[in-house]
Amino acid sequence: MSWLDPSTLVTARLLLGAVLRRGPVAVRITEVEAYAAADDPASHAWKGPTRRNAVMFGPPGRLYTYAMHGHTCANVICTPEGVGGGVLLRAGEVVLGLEDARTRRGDVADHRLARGPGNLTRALGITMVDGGAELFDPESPFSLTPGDEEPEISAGPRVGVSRAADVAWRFWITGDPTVSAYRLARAAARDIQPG
DNA sequence: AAGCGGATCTACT
DNA sequence: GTAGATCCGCTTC
Repeated sequence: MSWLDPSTLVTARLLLGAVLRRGPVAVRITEVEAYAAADDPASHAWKGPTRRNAVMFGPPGRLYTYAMHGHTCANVICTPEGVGGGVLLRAGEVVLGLEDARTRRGDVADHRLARGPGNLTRALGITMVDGGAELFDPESPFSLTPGDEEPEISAGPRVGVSRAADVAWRFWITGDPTVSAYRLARAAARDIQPG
């Protein structure tokens, strides 16, 4: 079984410093966001199960992938079967398979290889095909191992969401250079403009 | 069958 | 700092 906690808020903190591996490339997770179920209007699980978010309502220990703005983003599912929710992987530090990651990402600085949800999946080679993949099965190309020591954690509002932008459900390792920059959702920024 | 918005990224100013 | 590209899935006709 996995070491994940059924609460996405708890698991979000547990994932900081943990290492996600897919084949030759591994990433030390430095930034995540928690997404809940029915009470979280920013979550894909908010309106109940659909074909797209079915994995969120499945058993824990799986990877939920979704396509957005031409990119693939990945969540770790830790909630019990039947309950929606997940933890979005926003950024990490490539600790294994640097050459493969550089090939996939092109000519960028190392600290940017897995900076941002879309970039993280690209560095690891995660696509929509990996949706539902097992994270704790020896047969799976994925593995997820806890960090050795507990890092110093900061919290703040989630990036790019237009609803529930006030809750501090984004967590990152304090001072880590691979953490992405905060941005308000364009839709939310639009609402603030006068006229 | 078509429209639209979104948990984004990059380049350019 | 800001605008454009980009594309899947949900909503609506």
